[in-house]
Amino acid sequence: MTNKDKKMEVLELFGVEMWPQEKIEAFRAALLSWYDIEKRDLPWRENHDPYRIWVSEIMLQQTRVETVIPYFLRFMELFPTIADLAAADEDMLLKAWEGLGYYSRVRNLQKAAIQIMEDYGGEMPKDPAEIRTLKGIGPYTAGAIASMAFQLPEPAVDGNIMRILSRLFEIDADIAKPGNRKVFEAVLREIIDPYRPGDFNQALMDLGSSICTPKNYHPENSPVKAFNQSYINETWEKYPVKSKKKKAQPVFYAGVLLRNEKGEFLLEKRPEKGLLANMWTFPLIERPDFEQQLFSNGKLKGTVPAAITDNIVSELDKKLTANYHISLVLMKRPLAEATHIFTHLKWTIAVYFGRVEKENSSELPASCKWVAPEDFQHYVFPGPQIKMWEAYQKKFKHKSSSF
DNA sequence: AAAACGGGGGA
DNA sequence: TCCCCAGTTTT
Repeated sequence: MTNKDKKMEVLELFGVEMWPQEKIEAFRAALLSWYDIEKRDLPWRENHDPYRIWVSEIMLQQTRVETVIPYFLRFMELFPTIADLAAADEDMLLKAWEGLGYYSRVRNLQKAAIQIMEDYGGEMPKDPAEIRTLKGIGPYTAGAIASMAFQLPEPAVDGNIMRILSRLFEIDADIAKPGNRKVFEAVLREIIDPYRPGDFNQALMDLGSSICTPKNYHPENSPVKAFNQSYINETWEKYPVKSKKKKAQPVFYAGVLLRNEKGEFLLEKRPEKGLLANMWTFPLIERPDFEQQLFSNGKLKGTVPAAITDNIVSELDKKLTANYHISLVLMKRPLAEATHIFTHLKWTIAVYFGRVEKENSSELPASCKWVAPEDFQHYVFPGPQIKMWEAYQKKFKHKSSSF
């Protein structure tokens, strides 16, 4: 069986009716002439530099264009070439990414830069299959680089494109199912413009961000409405078909701000694997019982019996003393709450404050440090940490002493 | 195939 | 406030 037959089989399997060649060509012309007028001016579109396109595509994963632009410009100043990226200090790299989220993206970015230095003489490979082997580059990004930097007719299927294609062709495949991506790739391979594949892919992305949006969708405004099967058939409200994901699981913590006599706070570096790897937070102690004891509907209760708060403080005290070899005085009640929602977890943190009267620095775990607030800027803080610190500052903004 | 992995914008 | 956005790696 030829490749052509295989592609057609996928399309048939999902009930996709491919357009005749003339319609495909008319669609390309309509889409590209719209793009030539309406395309967004973006810093990574200034040229076809594969490095710039690559970095921008990684930043744009799960992140909006407006958010990415300042990060991208700063990143290019700090690490102008693949060689600079490969040689960069990891802390500097992470700092440059701070606030963008999904921090494994930047770690993989550097791993890939090192791969490119070692295996490809510092030049991004042109073969899509080779691009695909680089760390952090999956089918979407490989297609994006191949088409935009090297003008190869490769599909780059992201959520936007699945949404657009499902509306254009009335495709019923659930776009939430990873396995269904191949349908959209097969469709895109059929219709992609062979002369301007990079522009074609980018035109679809611009269409997805401006007109073919997830919500407030008005197909009558689309430059390609004449090709839009779901618009013609008035079925467009059905597309894309997308199953729901389950919501974030709640997790409860005590987050403890510990201040020593020098005015420094105890920071702890998270493990090098897992959530928020290698980032710094105030000590966090998981407390499943807080859901009942301290919170109602995710908010701190107004009143909590003294017997309960006393018991919690005594347990926290014991744990902190054992972990950090300090002697301390904790506030009786949390001074605030901080919440942070991840894709799969919802953290609710009761923020405590404590004064440390005696510390044994020789027994402080290697992952911990006493740091003055002026020096916080040198540490990479994830969202929950920033919220804990803001909660503390808000509480004590107008007071000189602690309690 | 499903879960892990952040943060921000909009209704 | 809740809901939504979505690509790659790991399990």
